[in-house]
Amino acid sequence: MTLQNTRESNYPEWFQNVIQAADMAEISASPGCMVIKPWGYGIWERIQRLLDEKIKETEHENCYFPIFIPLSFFKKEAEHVEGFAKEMAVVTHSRLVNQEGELVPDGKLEEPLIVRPTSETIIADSFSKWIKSYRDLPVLINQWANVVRWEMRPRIFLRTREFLWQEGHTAHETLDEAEAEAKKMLNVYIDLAENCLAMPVVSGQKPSHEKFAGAVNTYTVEPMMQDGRALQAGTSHNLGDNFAKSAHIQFQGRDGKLHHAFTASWGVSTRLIGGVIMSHADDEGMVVPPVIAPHQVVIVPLYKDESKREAVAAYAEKLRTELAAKTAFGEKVRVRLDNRSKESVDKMWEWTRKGVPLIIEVGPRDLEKNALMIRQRIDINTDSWKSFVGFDEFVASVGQRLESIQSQMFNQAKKRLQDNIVMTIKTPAELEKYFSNQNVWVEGSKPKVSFVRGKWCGDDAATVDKLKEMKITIRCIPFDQSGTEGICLITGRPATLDVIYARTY
RNA sequence: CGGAAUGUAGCUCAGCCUGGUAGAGCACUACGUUCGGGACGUAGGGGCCAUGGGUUCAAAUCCCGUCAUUCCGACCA
Repeated sequence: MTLQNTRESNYPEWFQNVIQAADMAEISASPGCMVIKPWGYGIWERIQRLLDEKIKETEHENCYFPIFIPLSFFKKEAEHVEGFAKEMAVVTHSRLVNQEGELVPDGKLEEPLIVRPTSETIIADSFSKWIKSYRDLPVLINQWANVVRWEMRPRIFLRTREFLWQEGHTAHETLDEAEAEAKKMLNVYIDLAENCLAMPVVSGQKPSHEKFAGAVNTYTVEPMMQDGRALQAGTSHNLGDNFAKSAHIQFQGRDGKLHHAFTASWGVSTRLIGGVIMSHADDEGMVVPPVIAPHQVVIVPLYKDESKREAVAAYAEKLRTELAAKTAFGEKVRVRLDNRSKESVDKMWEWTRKGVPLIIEVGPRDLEKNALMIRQRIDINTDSWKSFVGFDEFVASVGQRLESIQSQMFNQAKKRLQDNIVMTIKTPAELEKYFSNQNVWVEGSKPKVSFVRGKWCGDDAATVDKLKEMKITIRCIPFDQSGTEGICLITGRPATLDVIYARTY
């Protein structure tokens, strides 16, 4: 039984159905916010752990800064405040008092506090105290935190008022070093997306009108969802000396003179989980890449024959123990033996909907043959979904099987991305005609509308209105430029830049 | 925050037009039969019908306000 909505029948509702069917998260009683349930949070913990290792490998250290930022801090960087002003949660009072049965705010704060939408300003303030000399540089820190942006149209994992993320903040002696930092961390995000989430991305630089508020350059990773839309999955910014100037981050340089530092920042959020869902899930539910699966293997014992219950239980336990001693991707295999008192068939479908890569069923018959039955989630619509395998053979091959699933998932997504970057559009009229269609998923995983790689003149002012009208965006200016001549797909002027045009989440 | 629609059991919804204090299917519990598979039977638990007010002898039903959700805009990791 497939989900109530399929990708083809109603893509946005299908997305919600997957989250519900996999029991990953739900809408909270607190408006616009989500409750991340154990299976969804387990996936986030995996992403967190893997990324945290990469952040530390690149010599960054974790810190923690306050959730409240004085309002005045935002005034310091003009572009920054303009970018975030419309979506800020503002704390204005310090207590409630009972007035005729009504609780009303009281104790008005001298200066309102902002619940952080991002921490550039408060961290820059600390940097200004920490940095006195070129010998103090670079400062390379990261924090894992929650942030609040007062979104008006929330969607679980994609756009909620509060979300979890990681934000790296660094300070450097030169602009080149800040630029190198931004690019280095973008590569970390590409590595995370492709090698852990099996989610191939297009990467590049944002056009000026899509830059982070206050940045000199913004870099981005953009995976393609199954309906052909782009998802901004991670960004990395070279902030130049903009924040250093407004927060007075100054140091005495090698030349003995005072200089402003150059800063960079970079972040990914729980939105990545939304990206994983829309990259890999199918009409039966979630499909989790093994690298980030909280359980990579789930064992479901079949206890229908009471006389053999103990023997089956022992057999299942033996399997669990042996699998848990094996490794995949250089880590211990994460295996769960599901002994809950539920129908086996219900358990099997529950784990299927949650997207566990391998579900193993063991029953009395397997005992006799020293075998077991495996269900490989990614093969659910093929004949090879179910197969009988010898016990020892499976235990020996479990790591290789998981690694194979991971690469199959990546390859499938990679092929979809490559097959759906349209390169043949050469004129504004063709672009307009192409995007006159809606983004819909169609049978065979080929979206009707996806990414267009084509020319852009680079004139932001001359293009933003037209893009808005067509409900499309320039996702990025890819790093691998062809350098060929053509005409801008928006203005029709001569152009050499290659950009990615797409609809977005 | 502008436009539209919708709020009834955990989920999907019927009942509302033509007021008379709640229904179905799935899910859940128990027992039984099945079962290498999303099965079936019987019995049962669960809702002050989003919320506040109004009209009325009587409101899930009619009227007004508020809140929330979904979709379309604006905004965005």
